[in-house]
Amino acid sequence: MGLKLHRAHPWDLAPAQAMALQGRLRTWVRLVDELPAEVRRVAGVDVGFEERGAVTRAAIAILSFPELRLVESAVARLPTAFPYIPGLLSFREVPAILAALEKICQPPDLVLVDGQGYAHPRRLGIACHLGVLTELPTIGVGKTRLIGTHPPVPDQRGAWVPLWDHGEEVGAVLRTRPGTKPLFVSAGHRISLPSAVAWVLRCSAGFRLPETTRQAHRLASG
DNA sequence: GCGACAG
DNA sequence: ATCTTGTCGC
Repeated sequence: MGLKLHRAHPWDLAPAQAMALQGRLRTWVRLVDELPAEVRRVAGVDVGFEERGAVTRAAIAILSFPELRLVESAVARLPTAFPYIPGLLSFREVPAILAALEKICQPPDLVLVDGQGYAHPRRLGIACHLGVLTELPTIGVGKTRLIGTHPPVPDQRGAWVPLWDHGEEVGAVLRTRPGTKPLFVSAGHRISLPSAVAWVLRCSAGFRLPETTRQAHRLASG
């Protein structure tokens, strides 16, 4: 009670159909800043698996901002209904994420998603997909690269370089902590890339991954 | 045809 | 993602 789905579509699709749907959903993505004037609740979503992959387990952790203290959380378990195919990750994980979001009392002002946003072959990574369906501002935070090339990232917290794909700046490779691998940040929905980078840094506190992601991962896995 | 390939 | 112990380094 609290989440309003602004768009719905079938999930039982074949890979080719899913790819076609991504082409239609991408037209609804807005990469401009539309965050509330006061951001007080930032969320992290992550997915894990049980029963050797037969069950998908999604978790959402909502933290207060700027304190970054856990204020609400939810977990949802659904039968896994789509295989892992690079480029189609959202069709495997979003159904469970929506189920977890529906259990939340008060929707967050911003959501950090595990995986890419705009930095996707068809510009519709899981963060964009989730954002378009819920109309929540979202950011894609990937631990590894899906597409694109980039120059070396200076080994200092806050340093970042653009991620390029076919002559387009699709994301940023950000160092949240020196001596560790950088993160792949890209806009999901209702936010710009510069803002996305700034928010990932604001949601981080001494570790490579943002606190939102760490909390969500703790709930989705172990 | 040969690699690359979010989680 | 998941299957899994110890081990190298700050």
